[in-house]
Amino acid sequence: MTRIPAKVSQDTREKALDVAERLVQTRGYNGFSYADVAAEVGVTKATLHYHFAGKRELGTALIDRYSARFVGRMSHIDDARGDARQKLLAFAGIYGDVLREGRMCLCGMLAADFETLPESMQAELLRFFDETHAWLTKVVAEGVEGGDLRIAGAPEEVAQAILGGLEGAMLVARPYRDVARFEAAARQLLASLLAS
Amino acid sequence: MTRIPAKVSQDTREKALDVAERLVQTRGYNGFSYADVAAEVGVTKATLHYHFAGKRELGTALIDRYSARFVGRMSHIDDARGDARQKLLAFAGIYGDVLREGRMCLCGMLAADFETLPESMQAELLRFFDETHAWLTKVVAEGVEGGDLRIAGAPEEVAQAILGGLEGAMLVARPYRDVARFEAAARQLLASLLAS
DNA sequence: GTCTATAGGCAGATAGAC
DNA sequence: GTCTATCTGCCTATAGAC
Repeated sequence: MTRIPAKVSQDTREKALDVAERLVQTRGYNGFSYADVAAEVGVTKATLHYHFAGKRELGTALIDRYSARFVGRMSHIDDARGDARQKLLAFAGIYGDVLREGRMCLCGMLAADFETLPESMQAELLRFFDETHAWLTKVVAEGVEGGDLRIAGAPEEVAQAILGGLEGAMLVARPYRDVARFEAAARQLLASLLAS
Repeated sequence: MTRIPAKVSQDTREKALDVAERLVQTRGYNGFSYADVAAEVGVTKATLHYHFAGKRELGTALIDRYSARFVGRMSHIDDARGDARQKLLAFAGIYGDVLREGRMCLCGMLAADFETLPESMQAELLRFFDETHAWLTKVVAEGVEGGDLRIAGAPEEVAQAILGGLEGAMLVARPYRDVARFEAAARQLLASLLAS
């Protein structure tokens, strides 16, 4: 039986993804280079090309992993089985945690860079937003049916406003390095979109 | 008396600003080059360097002009003297118009690139958001005092939610090339933040 | 898996002629 | 004001040794 080593030392691939993820979230897709990632991981650029054919492949792997994690967090929120309002607050909390690290949402950042992204990344990005929007729509709709929430329009539209509202609140709060600014906006957003 | 030529042909400086503005709004600050601008204007890179010492100076000039225009539009909305709700709808309309051209708000885009910007651009960017936020706060506060609006928190926080909400709705709608997505989110946002 | 070495191109920027 | 020519450095990517 193969000894699986304890997760003491990440392999290079995973380390590279961690570094690249942070660089995209703070500097954007066009604001970092293979050399930046390699240097910080402690390998050469050639080594990076062994793990990822090119920057495009690194980028798609980044969205893949981030997407999977996000879906995992949304499932986790579902499992906790609070009411709709609690679920949406927990969802907003994810964004707050990201911002606390001085980062933008990976996919919000890539949305800004959209026009410059390789096609494969564009397609994955849209899938991320589709999934997130679908989850939000579901939570809002359930909240309305269960009587937890009262909304003024279609659940799809409210979901759109929540998703955009949180991304934008991050976008504007980050330059000020002011998480409170984000939290105030998020609170306003949820409290008023969702009457009870 | 000097003959001022009719505005038939913009000078190179103004043309360059127009091109660079569109490139920043669609590709981000790190997604275009001096060569891109020069080629589209129809001059060489050296000529561009005559008008702007460097990319930093081009960038600050961009924010200057955009800021001044934005302030002008806000004043114009003030002059029209509708009630607070009409003013905020007109404000949201500005963003819709920008998105209709396939562009992101210049300063929203630069907010994403914030960490990679020269200090002079960072400072000007914060000033833009400060001014815009101040105007929104004023309009919301007046609306509340005049009885046009009912809000759930401080005008500053509602203003923050509106600003972030509109920027984020643009950010997410643009990859889909779907202005309706933006408009639905904006409508939700304003309708629910501002009860009457 | 990781390295050295290097290709080939594009970045922002400058000197100096016209 | 605009040009040609050029510099220096960084970019992504590849070949080939270990």
